[in-house]
Amino acid sequence: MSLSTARPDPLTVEVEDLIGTVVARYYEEYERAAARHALTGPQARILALLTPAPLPMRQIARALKCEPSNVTGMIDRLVARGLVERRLDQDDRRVKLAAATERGAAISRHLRESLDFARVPLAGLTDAERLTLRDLLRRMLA
Amino acid sequence: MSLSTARPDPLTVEVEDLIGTVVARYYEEYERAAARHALTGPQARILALLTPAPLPMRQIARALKCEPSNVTGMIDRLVARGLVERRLDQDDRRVKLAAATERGAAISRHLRESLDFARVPLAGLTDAERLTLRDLLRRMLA
DNA sequence: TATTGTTATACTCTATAACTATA
DNA sequence: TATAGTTATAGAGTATAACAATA
Repeated sequence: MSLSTARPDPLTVEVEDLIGTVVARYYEEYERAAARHALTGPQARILALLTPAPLPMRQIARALKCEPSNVTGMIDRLVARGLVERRLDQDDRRVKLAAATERGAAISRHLRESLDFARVPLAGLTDAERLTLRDLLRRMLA
Repeated sequence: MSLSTARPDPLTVEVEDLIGTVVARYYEEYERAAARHALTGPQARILALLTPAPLPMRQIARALKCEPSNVTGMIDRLVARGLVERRLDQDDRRVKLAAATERGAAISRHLRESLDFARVPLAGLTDAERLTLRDLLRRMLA
């Protein structure tokens, strides 16, 4: 009997469902937090991506796992709201860099701070428990 | 200093990031699995919702956390593909029930079985570790 | 009157294909 | 010729507002 077709035990199913609930809550909270700043999820993700440093359109597409043609419109909308600006790359004149403006970066930082989903529930765990959780998640993602 | 504005410790930040990675991977895998059956994410979620039992349009909207007006079109597309059918509720003639067809339910079950994201990495943990993970997740979600 | 589902409309995100300007 | 970004287009999901049928 192969592993992938074996009927999972009840404990594994329960953990799977718990992870599904975590995922659903995380997404909801992220969308809600973004909406408080009149941003869509993808817009908030782009802003978070550009806050450390400007990025070529191409790399934004790769990070968002979408086609480069879609990035044009998304950046257009952020530019129209003064949250992002386009810059030319001196080394390769085909490249356009998207850079968060002061206001865009400020909103992005504020948004990140307001994302309490993980922080608040985690505060209910002891240091030792957080350490255990970290190790288990690390092994799951390895 | 209030809890919500306190700078979180490095361990909490790391666990937050790990959870973010879990969420991203889970979503990607779900979309990919749905796409293998030519379904979008919301379509797959509706089909999963209807596989145990038919549901009124209104309840589908609540489960998906979207406006009821959107459910009409999504069900239309599933009906057009023979995966869902509309039924009348005998008790309240305003209500329309969406029911998964035999084929729709079969696809939904097959899709669920192919969702290996959680099952495979979880297989690398011992029973005791899965138990610990379950308890920590339960407390986070409580 | 209130509720269920629908229609109409507009916006955002998505992929595909064709185009431009640079390399 | 290959690559970066864009435009054009079509489909899907989303919210808002107005409507018909039923309660």
